[in-house]
Amino acid sequence: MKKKSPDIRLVKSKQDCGHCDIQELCVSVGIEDQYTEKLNEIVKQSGAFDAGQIVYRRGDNFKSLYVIQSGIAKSETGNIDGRQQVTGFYFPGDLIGIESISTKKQPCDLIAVEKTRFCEIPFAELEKLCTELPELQHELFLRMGQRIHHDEFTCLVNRGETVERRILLFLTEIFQKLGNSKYVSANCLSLPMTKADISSYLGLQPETFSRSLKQLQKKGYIKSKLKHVEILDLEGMLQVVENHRHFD
Amino acid sequence: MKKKSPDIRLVKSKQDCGHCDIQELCVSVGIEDQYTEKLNEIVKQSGAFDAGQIVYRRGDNFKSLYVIQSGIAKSETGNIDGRQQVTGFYFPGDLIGIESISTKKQPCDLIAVEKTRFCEIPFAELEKLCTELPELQHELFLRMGQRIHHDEFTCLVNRGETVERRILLFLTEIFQKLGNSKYVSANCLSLPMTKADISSYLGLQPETFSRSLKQLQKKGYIKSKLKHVEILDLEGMLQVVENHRHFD
DNA sequence: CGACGGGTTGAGAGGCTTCAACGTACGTGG
DNA sequence: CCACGTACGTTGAAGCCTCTCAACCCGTCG
Repeated sequence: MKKKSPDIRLVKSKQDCGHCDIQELCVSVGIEDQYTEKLNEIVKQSGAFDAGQIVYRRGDNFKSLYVIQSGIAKSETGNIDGRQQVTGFYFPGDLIGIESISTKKQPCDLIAVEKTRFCEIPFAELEKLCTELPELQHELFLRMGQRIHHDEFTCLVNRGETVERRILLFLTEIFQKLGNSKYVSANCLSLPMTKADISSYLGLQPETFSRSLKQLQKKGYIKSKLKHVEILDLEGMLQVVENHRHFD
Repeated sequence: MKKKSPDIRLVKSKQDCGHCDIQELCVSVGIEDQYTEKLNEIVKQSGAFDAGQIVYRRGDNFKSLYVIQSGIAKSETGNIDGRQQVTGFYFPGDLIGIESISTKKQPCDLIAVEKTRFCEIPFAELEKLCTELPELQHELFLRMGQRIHHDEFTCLVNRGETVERRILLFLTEIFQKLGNSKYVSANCLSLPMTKADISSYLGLQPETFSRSLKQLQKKGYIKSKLKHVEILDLEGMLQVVENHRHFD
């Protein structure tokens, strides 16, 4: 929102993968220490993006993958016909950009939801490195496979579902994924994104989302208050969701 | 339907990638002739599966990717809670199984919709080969990226859409994809799958699908007759769909 | 011919959207 | 520090679209 950030701003300093705090989430998993140095050579660390700042825009050339180091980002489609849709949220450790490998163009805007730092990994160099480091190649195949699996089963199977189920799926998924990160404390999930963003991502109207949250609260699953959602009955929530998780 | 086919049935004979008729669609794209031999060594060709036959089942161990040589297949989730959902259709050249790389288990049943032949590519060997053949690695990254892109923009963005738009998107996509294959002739799309399968894939009730097809016919876009759909106004169809294609 | 699976048609119910109005939190400037 | 504006969020009422259930049609096959 505040100012346009050309790609070049992303390159701030060499990133030391051996000491990154999200190391266990990054693509360097499983790579022996002696090799992380090679990754260091191609990885660059971005400066911080403030909330609302655009990291890249729809139509920009695809050159690099990004991994979130800290913060949260969202991707959304352009608003050509007036409508905008959030297509994804990304958390620390998430790999961004694999959806653009084939198109060579960014299909979405990427926007920081709060203050966010990224790791930039030039894809051409990563590919080259992959042929040298089979573990890295494997990790990348795994990540992409994960994403495909997630997309197909979250999106495809959820299509015919009621709003309440979709919300429960979203909440339990995020809750478990963010585990004991700073976004979760004592069963309370604190997310920086607006409810409008979340409803857009879930394919709902904000009004519907609001009403359904209230229903879920009435049923005792959660307690929703501003940007904090307290998970009261995880077991129960998982049970409702379970019918659609018969494929893990 | 007719009989269970254990994985081993897939292995019938060595496949000669250099002479396969869907060569330009396969993973061997871009690989120089002298290297296709290496691919030949690991690729196996399946016998033919008849319509309704199950290629693999949900829960089976993931070991190989499959490429359709001829015919059409569908994947569907198990019917644990009584409901079954078609999660994908696969056509000649399509790569099947990349959604299972991370889970190690097949998330769906794979079923032949008509007489279908597959190429089996053991994944572990393919990975190894990828480190030797950068072009092959690149092709695989590309394929997976394509799938992610397709999934996210077909499923995510289509969520809030009307039934008619979803159907139009499906039809135009298939129509263009199958180009001048044997499934398309003179603007007429002839698909072997049932309308129940298609509606399931689109997340609709068969009744709704039927009614909407009729509407689309009344509006002059198509002419639907049994398993044949004649595309009368591709331009018009694309125009309706276009609003959701502002990301290509 | 009769049975069966696939497909269509009709009527009614329910859920989500839409539109409009009202509340609430937060930041900015006075 | 308070007042106001704006963005975000909630609430209400009405309408529409899709689902559900039930009946019917049609082509295929024993």
